[in-house]
Amino acid sequence: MALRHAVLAALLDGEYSGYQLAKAFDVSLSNFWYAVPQQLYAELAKLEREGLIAGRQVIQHDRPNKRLFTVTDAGLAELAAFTATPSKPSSIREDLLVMVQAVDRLDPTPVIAQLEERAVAAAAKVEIFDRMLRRLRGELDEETFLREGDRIGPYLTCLRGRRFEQENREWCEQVTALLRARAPLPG
Amino acid sequence: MALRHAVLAALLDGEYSGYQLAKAFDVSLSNFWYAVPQQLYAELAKLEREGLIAGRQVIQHDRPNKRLFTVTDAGLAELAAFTATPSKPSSIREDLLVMVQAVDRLDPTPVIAQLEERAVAAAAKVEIFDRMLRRLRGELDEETFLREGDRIGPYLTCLRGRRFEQENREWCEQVTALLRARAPLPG
DNA sequence: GTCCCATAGTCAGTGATATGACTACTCCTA
DNA sequence: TAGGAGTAGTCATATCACTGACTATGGGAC
Repeated sequence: MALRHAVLAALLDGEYSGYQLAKAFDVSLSNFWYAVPQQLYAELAKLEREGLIAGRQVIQHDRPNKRLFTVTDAGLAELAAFTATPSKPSSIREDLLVMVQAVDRLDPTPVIAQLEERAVAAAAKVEIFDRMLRRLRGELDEETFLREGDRIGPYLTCLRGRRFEQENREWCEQVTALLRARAPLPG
Repeated sequence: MALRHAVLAALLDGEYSGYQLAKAFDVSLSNFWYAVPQQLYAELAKLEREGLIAGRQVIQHDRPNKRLFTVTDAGLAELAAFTATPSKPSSIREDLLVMVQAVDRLDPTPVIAQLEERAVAAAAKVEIFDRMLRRLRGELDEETFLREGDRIGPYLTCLRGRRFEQENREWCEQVTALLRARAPLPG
């Protein structure tokens, strides 16, 4: 009961095909959930069988036909029930953290390399989030948008994603500097 | 190939039984990995079969006997190989974020309640991390410890966990205040 | 003309992760 | 003297998440 609600939440933004949804999970939702297309198609099929979403065929001539899905009333009810069930906090679950945990007993060189790569990747994600935030709030400034906008959910999760990546970056940079200072690399 | 390295990293701190490891995964490592005891026992058995850890029986009279495990040289090599394989970034994967993503189309009341609970839980975890950090660095101040301490890995991952929970708390509080202001609760 | 990319989706299989129900012994408290 | 909590560990099963290989078509680059 996990991916299912993420899919329902994503479909609140409008009609999506499985393919489009996969893209959405690659960008906008990727900050708190990721899934490969195969998972999404499977989940969409299941949700449709249970009547939580409804699909309609769209005939296309220049490219393959597709099926667009929307959330039904039953789907909305399912989401409402979901918000009522207590959610347990999850942990970060990062391989990179496991590596840092063990770094004292290993050669730090490859760990440092990974931390540097990750810092760059995190900085890039921060920029992506910034662009997405600007797009979501349109011409309004953040404060006004959050007070008066009519679809702030994605904006708020985006803000969380941005904070997370920013912290990630700072931490990676701090740890890199530290490990460098402790074990000066030859050369 | 995921839990396995977390277990190896945890065993670097010294000998542990499955039971003790389960406790460690409940507190110190829980900031970046969580596993229930059954998973740990299964993983330990597998690691022992592969020669990455070695177990020894400890006879106890006042309580059940136990098996303590240590990382072997092969285990260290496995960890070293692990640090050399590129780690892909993971996402947050929080049910609570899914709820916030969907909040525009639902009754915000239960979501607000969950955000408040989570803010409190996050604050509590920050304090736990602070205590753990103090314990890890002993009498040294942070800067000195990080420069000269001989086991900084756990300290660094702990710092990351602390930052994460602090961000979590601030975000939850911000979103709570916002949703409250937008939809004044009756009563 | 061929190759690659984007769109759109399916199938089979595996390993990772989680759930629930157990055993067994000791110490401490009510 | 029963019950609960803590220590120590096992078994079976379900579900999740992910990997890799596939089909099919149209459009553009070389």
